[in-house]
Amino acid sequence: MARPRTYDDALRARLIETAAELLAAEGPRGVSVRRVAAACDTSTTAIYALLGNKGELVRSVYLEGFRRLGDRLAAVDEPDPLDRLAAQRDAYLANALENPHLYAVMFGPTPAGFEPDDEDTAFALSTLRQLIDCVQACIDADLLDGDADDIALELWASSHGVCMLALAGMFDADEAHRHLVRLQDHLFVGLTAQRGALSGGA
Amino acid sequence: MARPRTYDDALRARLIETAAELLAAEGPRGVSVRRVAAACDTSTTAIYALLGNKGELVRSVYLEGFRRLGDRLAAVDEPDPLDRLAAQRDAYLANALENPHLYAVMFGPTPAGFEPDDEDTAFALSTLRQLIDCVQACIDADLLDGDADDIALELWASSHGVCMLALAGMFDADEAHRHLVRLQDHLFVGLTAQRGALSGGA
DNA sequence: CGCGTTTGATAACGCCGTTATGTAACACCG
DNA sequence: CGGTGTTACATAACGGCGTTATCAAACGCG
Repeated sequence: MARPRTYDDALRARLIETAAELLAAEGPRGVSVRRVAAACDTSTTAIYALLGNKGELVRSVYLEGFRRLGDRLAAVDEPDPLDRLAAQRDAYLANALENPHLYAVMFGPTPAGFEPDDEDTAFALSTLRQLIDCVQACIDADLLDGDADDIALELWASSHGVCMLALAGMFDADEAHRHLVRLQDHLFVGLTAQRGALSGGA
Repeated sequence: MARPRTYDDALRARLIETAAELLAAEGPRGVSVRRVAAACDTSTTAIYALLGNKGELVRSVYLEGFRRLGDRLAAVDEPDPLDRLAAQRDAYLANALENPHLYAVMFGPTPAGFEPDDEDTAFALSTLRQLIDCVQACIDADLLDGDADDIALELWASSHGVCMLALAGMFDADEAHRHLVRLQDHLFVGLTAQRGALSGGA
């Protein structure tokens, strides 16, 4: 029809990547439509043509954050289910501490003008499928009892709680890891208490 | 000296209160220096004279949020330490769910251009003194063993994790409460496992 | 009553997100 | 091969933001 387009999927990917980098480097304040466009040697129009508005740009970064978390969890390759669980726990914490601003977009309530919808939330939850699968493997190996979804959620919530407190400046990486390990150890004991000898239930 | 001042502590309190209300009602986007000033029938200058800048305004809201949480925890009045611990846990969750935007300012990494400094963090941690005291009471009553600070942190992190996931839209209030109770029950079992009969340590 | 000082409202500056407007680049047709 | 229509994109404008310089109004005091 007319002149060849440069607003293509490659530019779209670069825009999201640049936004994620700016977010990681300077925080929410560093991400502006103008800056992202300029860093990609294009104009603000590109963002509106390819993404719609700034909220959609941030949403793309949000989804990218979960994709990275998923990749990181998938990179864990421990044959033993319990070892895998511990490695996933460490990978989760490391990912949060190394990408604090991305983590903020993923879980912090709306750093910019963006609210995840049900579809976004569903995708986010799907990232945790690997954790659920690992828990299920433990159950199958008779190392845990109960509902895999519920147990995975308990593990996730405790990891998430420690990550958020660490990111909020409550303690540093080493302390965070120590606290997280202790917390999940206790939780694990609680989850397996009823299987050993009789213990005072409560 | 000159004309009587209207930029007094009363106006200062109203500005903070108004900012907190706007934040709770409309989220971070609803809080602007202009709007807060207009809602208090004054000009933007008042905020700069009384608070310094917008960041300080948000910081005041942050501190106000911890004050409210502290009041809510202090309102718990159960004589039995274990009952008190459960009531504090419920109060914590209720406070988070009823003040989502305040909770976001308190724990979400920087919703506006504001980063809590060490003093802010210290004040925030001091709010948890009541939780630590309650844990210590349990220890004194021989209901728990271990370090009160560490145990309180585990309880807090797990509460916080569930609250954040609930606020991120992962589940509703009832589900959140169910998950939190189950998580802390398991954690509690883990924390007391070594006291009963011999159980397979982990 | 007028002067000096202090107070606080107005208005300006540079940024933001967003969009209307204008211009440049190509495909097609004569 | 040049004109023309259509599409693609950059520029520039609009309103709102945080922040601050500027200026008018309000009072105590001589």
